[in-house]
Amino acid sequence: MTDPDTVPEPAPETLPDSAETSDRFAQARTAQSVALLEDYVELIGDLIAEHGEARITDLAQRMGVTHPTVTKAVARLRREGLVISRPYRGVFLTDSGAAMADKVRARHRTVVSLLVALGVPPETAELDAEGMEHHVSEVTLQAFEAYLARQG
Amino acid sequence: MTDPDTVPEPAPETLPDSAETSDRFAQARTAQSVALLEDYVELIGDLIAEHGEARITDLAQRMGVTHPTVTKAVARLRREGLVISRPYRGVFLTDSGAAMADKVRARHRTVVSLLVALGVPPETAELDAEGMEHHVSEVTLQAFEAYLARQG
DNA sequence: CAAGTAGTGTAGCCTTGGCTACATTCCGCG
DNA sequence: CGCGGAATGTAGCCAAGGCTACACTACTTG
Repeated sequence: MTDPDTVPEPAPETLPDSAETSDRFAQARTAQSVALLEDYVELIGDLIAEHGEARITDLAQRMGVTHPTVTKAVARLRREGLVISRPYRGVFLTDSGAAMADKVRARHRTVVSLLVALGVPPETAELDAEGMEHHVSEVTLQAFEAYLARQG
Repeated sequence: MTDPDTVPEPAPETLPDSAETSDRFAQARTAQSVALLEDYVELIGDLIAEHGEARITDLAQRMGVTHPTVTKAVARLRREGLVISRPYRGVFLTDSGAAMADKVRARHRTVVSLLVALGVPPETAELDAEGMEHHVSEVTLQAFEAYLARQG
């Protein structure tokens, strides 16, 4: 997961169109695998800001999953170096986790703002942004920001 | 997954924000589970248009996965009533599969067009749209189309 | 018609992200 | 201090979506 260059590319002599296509799908797949981590990190940041700590139960409730699911996810976040946690204690962000949280939060706001600026109702914008945001590349994000700036 | 009302909601007196949040994540999760089906259905439609049939190998190549992965996916598509297939024969869309393919293709075009209209380079637009499109609701899609129409 | 190769199918394994059920720890309160 | 309930951890299950390895079918072609 942290090593996307192990993706097998068995047929380099395939049609350029097909190669592009599989790349596109592969990229979408990778983005999806990062999405959950991003959501957790952002949420942990929110909870720490609100309560000084992020508890498993609160994370579970906000994510709409059960607590063992959160425990598993936190284990993965630890492996990725995004959070630190001790048994029966809360979960906290590392520096890189905090950085990711900031980035994700900013991107989320931008996507929502863009949708609203295009006439999407705020609640729908919030809903759709939750899924879309993880697939918005840096380049596209900047285009969004440029549009919003242009718009006023 | 098909039965979201079994989700434990132990604390109905929690902040309204929290309830909304879990709904958002739940919706994003559902959308993600449909995404692959949509991609396959669209691709099958493309291949049938091009070659008169969709072969497992071609699907595998275009999706950037191996053929057993496609076989599994096709089994799921069959279960969902989106395709019909016989062993060692190609894969074909049912009526509902074809309808989904049309819808997905149109949505894909709209999302790409919108990104391009906002100044995203075409290749990036294609890449990002692949992931984003599955999370674009009907309402948001219409907002996109309205913007594009307004734009000319 | 008989090979041989390309295409499919099947088996079995892995990881992720869900879940339930049960065990354990922590903490506040009597 | 001890006890009970809430929070957390752990075990084990499932489905989905990857993979490799191996078996079988079908088609082309000599």
